[in-house]
Amino acid sequence: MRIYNTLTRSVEELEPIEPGHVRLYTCGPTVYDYAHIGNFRAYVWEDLLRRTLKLLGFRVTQVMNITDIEDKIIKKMNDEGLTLDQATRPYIDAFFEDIETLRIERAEHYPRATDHIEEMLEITAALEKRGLTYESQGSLYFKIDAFEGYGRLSNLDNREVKSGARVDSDEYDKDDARDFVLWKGHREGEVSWPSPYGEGRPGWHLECSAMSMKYLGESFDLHTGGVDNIFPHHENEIAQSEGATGKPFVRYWMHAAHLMVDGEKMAKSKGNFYTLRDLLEKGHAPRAIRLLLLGTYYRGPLNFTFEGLAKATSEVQRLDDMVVRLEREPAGADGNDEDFDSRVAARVDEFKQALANDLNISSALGAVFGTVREVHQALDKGELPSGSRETLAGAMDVFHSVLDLAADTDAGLDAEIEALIEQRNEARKARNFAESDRIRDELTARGILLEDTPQGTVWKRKL
RNA sequence: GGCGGCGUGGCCAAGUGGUAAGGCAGAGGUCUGCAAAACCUUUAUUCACCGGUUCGACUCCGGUCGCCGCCUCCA
Repeated sequence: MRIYNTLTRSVEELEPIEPGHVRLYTCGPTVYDYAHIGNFRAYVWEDLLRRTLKLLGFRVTQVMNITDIEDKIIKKMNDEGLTLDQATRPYIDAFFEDIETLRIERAEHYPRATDHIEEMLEITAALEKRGLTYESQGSLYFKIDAFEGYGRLSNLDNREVKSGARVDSDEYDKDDARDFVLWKGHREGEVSWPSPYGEGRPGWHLECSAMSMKYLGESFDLHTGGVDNIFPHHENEIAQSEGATGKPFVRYWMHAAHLMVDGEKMAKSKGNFYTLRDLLEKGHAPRAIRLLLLGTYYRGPLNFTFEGLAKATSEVQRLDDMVVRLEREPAGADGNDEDFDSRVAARVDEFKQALANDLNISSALGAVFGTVREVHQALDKGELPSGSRETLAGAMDVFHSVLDLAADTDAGLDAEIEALIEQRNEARKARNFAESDRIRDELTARGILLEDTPQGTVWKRKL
């Protein structure tokens, strides 16, 4: 498995600390609102990463944090008079519903920041002991000058950061504008926890250090997030973690580029802001949304358009149609078409190789659609013997172990719709095509598409 | 200004020293009562631009232009 490591700015072979076992930390949601499709681009990509690692034989232990204490949450509590739990629970629940909708595989751990205040304070204590902090007006800060190597991830050494040039937007007192807050002193009307520095709450970066190290160890393999997290979030995590333990924190960092909408940054003010729920309400299929978010190389921007979503819908439909065709054209012969089998085997290999090369999903999808074509060609020429169908089923299992785009098994048609199809076939037999077309149109309007094949009329649900 | 990423057909998008995958959309054909699906044919002498290295570059090097992101709490 080769991956692009932000830390070294090059593609490297992934070599976990414990051979064969990847410990993965993925930055998760801040639960003050519904996650938007840009967030899901990152989560779907992380799902691709996780599933690819497993396909390639790695065991994966993944942690995704839930940030349930943060400025925007506090604002929501105060604006709407809610408790912390009332403010965050609906969005935590929505998040889990949404990842299920998108078929994002569950991580092993979803720790919440507010459940790990103790672990965070252990880190600040360690940092204090090493002289990397200072207190000011009830808040604790990380002293960047005292930590050697700050800025490695984001190339900050080469930046022109002018100390003190920027007014501190948080209105907390810092010695140096670049220093960041570990623990925020209590302010009127804010939730707080006791600490050696007085009542207060954790700074944003601290939770990820505390929770990643608790579940994955002081040194672990892989940490991911959106590119916007490189600085300051991940840079500060490194400083806090390594400052506290004296050990290397994370070996590989991966970052996904942003999603854009119609070529522009998605923003509520531009009216191009979508949550997953918005798209579902417009009638778009979850699998199509998943494929759209999955289908672009993660290091490049993903331009979300409804045209692109329509394309993804067609592609999912093409995958479904192949399955339907195989069902209605049963194998008439035993044995194998060895030529077919070897071509499919080559596609599976191509699929794995592509993903192993820094998650080259476009190339991997090329292998999948190439397989679909092989199948149709084989069926057109004659039949596909049962042994080769098993070969194909195995290949599709490999593809879907990562893509997870197979149709749910359908419970079957309502009796009423079944009756309509029967009526239509009666009309067709009587060559009453006006009537048969009317019934077909009616079913189309209800989302049922019909196809008349040599094996009879088959139907499918419109995606 | 600094840092990072990206620029390939109508659109999305692989490839990467040896002559451009795949998908979507379009056109024509086969099949069909008509459709749909599927298959076949067809759409880049060309990979932002300009130089250089090379027998040969989209691919390496240098430069230019353009787009996007980050530069203190946005995935």
